Amino acid sequence: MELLPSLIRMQASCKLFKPCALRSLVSFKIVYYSTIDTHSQTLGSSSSFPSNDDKFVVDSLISIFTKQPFTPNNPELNQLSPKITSQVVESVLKGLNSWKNAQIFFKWALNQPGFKHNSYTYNAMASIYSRTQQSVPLRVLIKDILNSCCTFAPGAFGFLIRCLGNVGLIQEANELFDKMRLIGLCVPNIYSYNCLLEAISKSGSIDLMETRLKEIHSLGLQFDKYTLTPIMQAYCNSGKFEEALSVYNTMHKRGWLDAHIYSMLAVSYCKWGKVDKAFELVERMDNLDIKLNEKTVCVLIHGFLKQSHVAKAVQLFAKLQKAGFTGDVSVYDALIGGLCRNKEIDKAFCLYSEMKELGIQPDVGILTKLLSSCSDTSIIAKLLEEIPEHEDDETVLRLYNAVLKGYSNDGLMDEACHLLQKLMGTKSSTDSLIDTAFKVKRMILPNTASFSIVIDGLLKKGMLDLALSLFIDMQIIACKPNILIYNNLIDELCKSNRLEETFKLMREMKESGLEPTHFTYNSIYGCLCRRKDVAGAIAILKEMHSCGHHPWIKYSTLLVKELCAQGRALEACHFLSNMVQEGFLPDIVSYSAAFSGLINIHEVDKALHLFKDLCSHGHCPDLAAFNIMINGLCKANRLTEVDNLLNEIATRGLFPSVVTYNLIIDGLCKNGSIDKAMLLLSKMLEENREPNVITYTTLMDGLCRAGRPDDALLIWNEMQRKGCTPNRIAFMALIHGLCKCCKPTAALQYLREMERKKMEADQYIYVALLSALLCDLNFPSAFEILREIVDRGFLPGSHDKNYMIVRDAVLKLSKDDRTSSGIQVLIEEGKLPTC
DNA sequence: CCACTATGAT
Repeated sequence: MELLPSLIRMQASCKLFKPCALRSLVSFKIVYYSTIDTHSQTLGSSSSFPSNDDKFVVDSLISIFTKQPFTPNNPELNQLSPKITSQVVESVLKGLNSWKNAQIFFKWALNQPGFKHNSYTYNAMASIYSRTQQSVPLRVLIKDILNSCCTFAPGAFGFLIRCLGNVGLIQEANELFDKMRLIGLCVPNIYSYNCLLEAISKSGSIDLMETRLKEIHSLGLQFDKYTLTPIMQAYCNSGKFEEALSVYNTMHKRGWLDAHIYSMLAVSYCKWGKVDKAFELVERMDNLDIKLNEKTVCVLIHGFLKQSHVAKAVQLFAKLQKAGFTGDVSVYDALIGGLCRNKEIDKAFCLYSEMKELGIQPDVGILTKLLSSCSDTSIIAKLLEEIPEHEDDETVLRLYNAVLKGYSNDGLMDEACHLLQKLMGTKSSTDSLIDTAFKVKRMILPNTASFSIVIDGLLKKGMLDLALSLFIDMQIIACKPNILIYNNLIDELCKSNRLEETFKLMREMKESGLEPTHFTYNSIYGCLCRRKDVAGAIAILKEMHSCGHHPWIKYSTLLVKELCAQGRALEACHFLSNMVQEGFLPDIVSYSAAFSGLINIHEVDKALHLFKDLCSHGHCPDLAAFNIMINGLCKANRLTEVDNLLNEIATRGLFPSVVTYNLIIDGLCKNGSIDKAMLLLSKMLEENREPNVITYTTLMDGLCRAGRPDDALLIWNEMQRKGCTPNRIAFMALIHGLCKCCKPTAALQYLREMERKKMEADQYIYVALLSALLCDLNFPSAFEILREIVDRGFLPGSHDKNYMIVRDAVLKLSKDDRTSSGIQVLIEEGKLPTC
């Protein structure tokens, strides 16, 4: 793979350009990018100035061979026959209008006594076949060449090879190349090789190219720019990024870069999705005053748009307009399409006006794009005026549908319905803008697509019943609903929990010959799962199984979670085993939800049993499943068993995640093993498992529980130092922890910090602070908190367990000189109930 | 149409 670039580098670093090589390079420059026609003038002509006599012969022959039908025994031919030379034959071939006539003349000339084709006449014929893509006669021609023992100059031979490459006869070109050399009919030079490489690059055969390149090297021929160009092209085409760049760099070093190479690389960057690089290259070309050709510009613009870099495409277009480039309809179509997709309607309309000013007629495609992204009726009316009178019904309906799409996309469903009803003829004309817009146009019955657009629009806005009535309307005018319409209606009915209508629609769907899809079934399955209708879910699973559709994991999981949320984890497990009976093996994710449910109802052993059962039946638990089990064991204080699971995680090639660590740290904290928990924190740091807010919060809570508020504060600072911002829960855990440790003053500071950050603490935090401050005999602060409790509406009712705490506080504060008057005011304002 | 797992308090 690396061989080719290294070879190229090797040669590139050698001393290049003997004087003669330089001369030939200059001449290549002239011919290489010219078309085959001009090429033949450079390399394929034996003499530039035919004599007057020759001119007469040429004209006569052209006229004879152009006349239809051609008669071989034309007496004129006998007179001309002795006068033909290779120059004459060449000129006649170029003057004949069809390859067939040229072929007839070519064969006639061959049979004339004393005449022999040479490399120039062969090339002239080959060029005609090549231009007209006649590969079969071209193949015959090269056989003739080999049999004729006609010698070819290296340049002429290169030309012939290019003719073959042009019609895709790569293998033939390769074989001819070797045979000619072997027989001694040609001694190829670097130009001949360049032509061969160019042909090979078209076939994309990197291997073949490599072989030829080694051959060039071993013959001692020097590479030039035109050797590397096809090589780079081939690399670009086959997506060999590194290699292409390596060739590019070599060419850069040698100063061989030109517009063609730049364009090739820009287009390739575009294909490789590196739009920025492509754009950079275009800018570099701009600075170097190298012009891109129009075709390249179009390719780049289309490429940018395909990668949805609309802005860059527009920018490129503007840049090139300045350079005098005017786009055609297809460029405008692409740009307008991109802008519409990007919802940049104003810019799209700018381009639209621009093209009209330039006299480029917008086509139906452009109108469709603009209409589908526009909902301004007066603009729509203007656009519709563009429709030519003779346009067929199908096209006009496509444009009407685009209008419907535009309205629907912008949620203007009144307008969309109004237009649709007008098309159906169920709405008589009034004076609305829509009517004006469509007055001049023919009335065409809407089709399925029209209804599909409007029904979808209605569904997106939650107007299900209107959508359903349109669905009936369409059937009245004998318009057949398609699967998409059925599915979307069914999905929306399911989301609204309207199951009876759903089933009715599905029946109709089947009767009309449309098979429900996995989407249809899963809409219904999802609805049943949301309803926790286990029996219904199983019934639909049965039906799905019979027609080969699979239930979506998210819905099975949803049902399990919903049941578990109500403590019905055992039923959830039952459902999962029912699924198995129906032939669907639930995913580990659904099982995990069930484990979690079992653990929540303290059925850790059942969960553990099911977990091990699954493992032994080939199910592969993921890390989340392990975490759930670890959580269960931790909460049940069975920490020794956690170790077993950790070992199993390792055996399965998994790695404990932050979640795993957090769970175990929490388990250790709640178990009173705070020091072990702290050790785990250091282990996380060692293993580069970044601790998060939850890790730190868990530890702060644990330290406060262990009566170590100062250590908790150290952790708090450590967390912030690590750039981990505390959330509401972290603040509350710290404040509450400090209160429990009788540090209300410190706790109060953090409450204030929290308030500054616009985070609201729960009621219990205020209550905890209130009692801690009272305990600390800090009555003024306690009063402040009490007032906040009142202001925030956190005053507990008489059945609240905090009621006694607050009542007690009010009593104490009203007896203290510093706060009694404040309490009095609160009571007078009616904010505190008298006790 | 890839979902399941971890922190405070109640």
